Amino acid sequence: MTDPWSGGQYAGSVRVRFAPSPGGHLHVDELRTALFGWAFARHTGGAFVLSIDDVDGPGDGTAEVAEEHVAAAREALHWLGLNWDEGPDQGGPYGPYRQSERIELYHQWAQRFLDTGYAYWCYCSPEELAARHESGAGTSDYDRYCRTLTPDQVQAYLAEGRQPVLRFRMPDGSTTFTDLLGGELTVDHQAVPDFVLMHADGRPLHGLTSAVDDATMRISHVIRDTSQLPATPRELAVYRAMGLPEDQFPVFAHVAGLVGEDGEKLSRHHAVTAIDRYRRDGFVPEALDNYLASLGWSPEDGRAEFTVDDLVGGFDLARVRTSAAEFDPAELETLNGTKIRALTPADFARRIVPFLAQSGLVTEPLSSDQMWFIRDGAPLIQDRITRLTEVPAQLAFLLVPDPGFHPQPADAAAVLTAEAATPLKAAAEALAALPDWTAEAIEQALSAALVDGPGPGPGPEAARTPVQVAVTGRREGPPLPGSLALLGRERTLARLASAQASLPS
RNA sequence: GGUCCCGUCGUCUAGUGGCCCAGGACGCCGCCCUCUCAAGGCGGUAACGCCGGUUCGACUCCGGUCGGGACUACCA
Repeated sequence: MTDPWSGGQYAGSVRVRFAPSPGGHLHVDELRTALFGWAFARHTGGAFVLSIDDVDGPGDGTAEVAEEHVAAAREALHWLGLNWDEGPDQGGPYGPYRQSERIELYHQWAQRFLDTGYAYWCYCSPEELAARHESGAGTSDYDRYCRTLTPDQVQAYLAEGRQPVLRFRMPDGSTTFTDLLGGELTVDHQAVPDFVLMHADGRPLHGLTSAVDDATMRISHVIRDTSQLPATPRELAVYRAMGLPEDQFPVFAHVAGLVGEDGEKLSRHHAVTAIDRYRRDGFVPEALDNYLASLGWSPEDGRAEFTVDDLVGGFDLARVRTSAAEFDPAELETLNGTKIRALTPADFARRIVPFLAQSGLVTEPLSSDQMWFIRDGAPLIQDRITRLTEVPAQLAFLLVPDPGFHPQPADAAAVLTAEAATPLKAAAEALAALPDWTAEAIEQALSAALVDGPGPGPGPEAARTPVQVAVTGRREGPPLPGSLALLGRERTLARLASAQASLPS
């Protein structure tokens, strides 16, 4: 336990920060990165820190946008069970955790960098920059034009009324660092431009804020998407400029992103990205946690199915793969069915209620009849669905008030034909005569009536389907005897009668 | 263009020089079970990108090559 991958050397002092990208809803790939960071923090007994990047985001940095941002992060993280120890809600020793409340801090460091020569003002206009890029020899980096301005030149620019931005003076040389996932890396500073720290109006940029936040929040492990890897040298340079001792630098672990079917990084144009969609679509968080983690990490015993506890218990950065993985909706779907089946019956019954309410089959608070139907009906279907959204269709026959009950037109047309008269009649007679209304008795009565009944004797399957459609309204569904037992004799016979009456002659 | 990263079945992965003519899972195909639809059980399909090198031995190490991706902002 002394290698950095398992976090052993940081035991108890691991601190991982998650800063969701601004813009409202979270994406599955950033949630996966969060999941890894969270698992690492939990595995090592460290802290998981939530911070909000609400400075200068796409939404113009308005207060409402920032609040939406916080709410979206909170909701998604809660749903997946990723709890955090410090954040905008509960605060913590290194707060505040909203960048908009840390402006003062960024300004202090900006000033310090100016004083120590690590930063300088740049008066170039965007147009001038663009023009020089055009004529320049291929390089798109900033040409460091304003590094060596004379006082006279500065005076002249100021007299013109130019508003300067603050740039970081990238030192000469190169940076070598070890990425926990990618291994040792050396980047020549030639390839790292003098990036902008602060807008002319004082708004800090990510190059400043992320380094300052990680350093001042005493983050030990920066676990983030690999797209951030090229930014690492400049962050290390900022730490040095801040005077942070090397042994207090966070270590980096860049996890490869998720890609879509087209092999490209998951982004807004992929249908599968937004996390809130999955809850609405009947996925359980256990499935998302498991599936997302399995994209890159695997437990030592190799199982594809595991719980978050397994994840926390066995998590090790050394077991995280470094190549990008494709997000496969089909596999998530299968896993979701598995996780649903693993739920206790009571838990399952509880979780399907919102979906029944959503479809209008029940309204909360539930009546005692409804509770009874849900509790007893749930086990009938728990094994046969893959998403919670399938529940309403499966249980509708029980929950719909009788006057509103009608078989599905398509199924009725296919099955409730003139030939159905015989089996329907036979079933109704057998069921009416039953002494005990239990699933077993119903099963026996049905078999006897439909196989040995009068008439030319259609096969048991062909005879049973009309009964199924007449009573449950659909050709597919939970086992018939159990369904009828729950429905009750009265309602069953009434539906049989009404189906017989509606048959074409 | 430049800098960097990645490369095992269709997909997710196991594999850290012999245990691998490569194991598991999803998908797909077939069979069994069966009152529908599922679930479950059994079996099958299918991969180390390519070329060299190191070695008695390479999926594992090295070099090259090809392919994919990221970054390259006064966005975060």
